[in-house]
Amino acid sequence: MRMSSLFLRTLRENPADAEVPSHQLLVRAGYIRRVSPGIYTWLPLGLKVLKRVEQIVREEMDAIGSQELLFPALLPREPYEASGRWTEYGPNVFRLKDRKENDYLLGPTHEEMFTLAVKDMYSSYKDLPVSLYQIQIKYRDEARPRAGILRGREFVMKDSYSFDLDEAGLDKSYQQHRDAYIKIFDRLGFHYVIVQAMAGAMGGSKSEEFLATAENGEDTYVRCANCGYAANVEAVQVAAPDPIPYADLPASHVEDTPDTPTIETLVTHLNSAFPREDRAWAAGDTLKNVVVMLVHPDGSRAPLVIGIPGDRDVDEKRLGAQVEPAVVAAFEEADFAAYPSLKKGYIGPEVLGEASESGIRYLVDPRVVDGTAWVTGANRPGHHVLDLVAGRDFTADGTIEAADVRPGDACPSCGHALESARGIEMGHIFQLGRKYAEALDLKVLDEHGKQRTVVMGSYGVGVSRAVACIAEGNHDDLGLVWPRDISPADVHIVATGKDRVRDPEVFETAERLTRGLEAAGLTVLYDDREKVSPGVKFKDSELIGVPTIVVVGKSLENGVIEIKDRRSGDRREVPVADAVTEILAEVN
RNA sequence: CGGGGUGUAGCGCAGUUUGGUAGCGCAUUGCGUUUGGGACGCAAGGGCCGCAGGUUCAAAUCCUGUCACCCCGACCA
Repeated sequence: MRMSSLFLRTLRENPADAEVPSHQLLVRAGYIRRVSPGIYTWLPLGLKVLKRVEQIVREEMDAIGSQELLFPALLPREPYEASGRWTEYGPNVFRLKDRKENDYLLGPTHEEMFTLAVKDMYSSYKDLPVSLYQIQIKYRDEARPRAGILRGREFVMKDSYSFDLDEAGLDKSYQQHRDAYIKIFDRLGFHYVIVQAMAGAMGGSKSEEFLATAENGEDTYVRCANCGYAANVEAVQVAAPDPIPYADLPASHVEDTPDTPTIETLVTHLNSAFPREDRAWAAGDTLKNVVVMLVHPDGSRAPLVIGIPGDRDVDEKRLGAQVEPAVVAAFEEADFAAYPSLKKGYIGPEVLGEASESGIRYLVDPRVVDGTAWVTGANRPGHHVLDLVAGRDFTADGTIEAADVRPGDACPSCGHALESARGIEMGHIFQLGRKYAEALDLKVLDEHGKQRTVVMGSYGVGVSRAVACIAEGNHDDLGLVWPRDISPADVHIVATGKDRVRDPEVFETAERLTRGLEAAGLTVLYDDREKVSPGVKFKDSELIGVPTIVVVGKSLENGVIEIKDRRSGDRREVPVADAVTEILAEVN
């Protein structure tokens, strides 16, 4: 690549709409350009980087025997109608119509297409297992795209799917992908963690995420320094205590608690009106019953009450993950009017439960085990019930993981204190099970001639996101600093001469060097621009971020060129005659 | 969807309070000087001031409406 003709324009100033370093630098260094919110053009340098990331992913997928294919991005409605996702996916899908008013969508993910492709071509257990993948442009109409290509509405994703006859096969396919992902993310040079995750909108069971660790990441996860447990907050399982015998506990009793609609006012009142002998009342002694409205994909609405210890709040992300595909809406004043048994601020278990008169579903935090005693609402304004014992005085319809998770909470695996950190989701693997195979009727004949529903796994890597994420983790004040395996070029040669007439030796040496390195198989970005001052060329080379910069200029008088390491800033001089050899040694 | 903000040249911005012929820096073009850390001088090209309506002799500026975009939150591989 010759800079004199490369389609490139570097910017001295940051674009006004870029906040995060990766976005600022990728635009300034001429890798990408914004076209529309969350939609970017890959310019020549950026495309080189994207292709290199793709290639690493491709090699590792091929290595586990997965086969690449390519589906259209433009898809008909019917398969998504059949799987239920035409509605479940909601407003995040880009939808469009053709001239005959038929519905289409731009694929947000391709489970249906893979499932149908296998159904179309395979019908025997002998055909399984099979693993297929594509590297595709995906579309999601994000409510708020942000951070450049880190979270776009159009993005490149590798998605693959495994098809097995049974769960044992799925476990094996899952493990293969897991191993491949470790290789991919190692090669991409990420600092990452593998965390337990929710299967999310795709449905399914076992699931793990690969998160690039980043302080400004969008995903929060917890980890245990003691046993290595790590999980996305959405997927954290609360360490539930053992049930407590409650034969000797005092009976429950309703008390006057005027003007105590909040946990804070209630605790203050308890401590003045009903002081405990052993210690003061605390928020954690109360059972907070939070009511929300669930909106199901078919549009139906139903209230849900969640009982959690009063010192905690409902974490909306965790709750949302639990109730998916339903979405959580606020419980409005009008809803209270429609459900008169719910007294705002004084809701108690007595009127709750699917078996109760109200029929309102009631789920409690896993900490609310049998034998625990609580202060909670008595379903009358200004009244609470004390010593209400779970298992004796009330029984919920089940438990729900909706309370917030905090640093210091017990690790569900070993009991040690959990710590919290943030990351960016780069990969997600999960066991889909039979959801799509059933919805789309993907079956094969087994060895006994019986129809068996195929078991699927689904695995994704955010390819374009990886480019942003690598940039995010590899830059300094001057610009980008690409890892060698990702860089758009192996070497950036800077010729600092005035022009070919006045400094023929500089340009001739640089060109000879370029040809020599290219002949040796390297890709070279050669700054052959004439009448451009050295300062500009140095700044551009630092901004662009090729890991090895070779300067051909002034020092030629002494018969040497300079080799500069972009990351460390170290530079050394080598004789022109040894230059190709020395640079090859540097790069390998 | 809630809160905050911004739309003026390819990019970054001033001008809007107080209406009077569209500005600055970078980038681009030409000439000259300069060439190891984003050089300098002179000259030049480039604008539907987001859009629509209104007020006015006169609107980037005032009024009404509308659209778009950015940031925080909500939501989301």
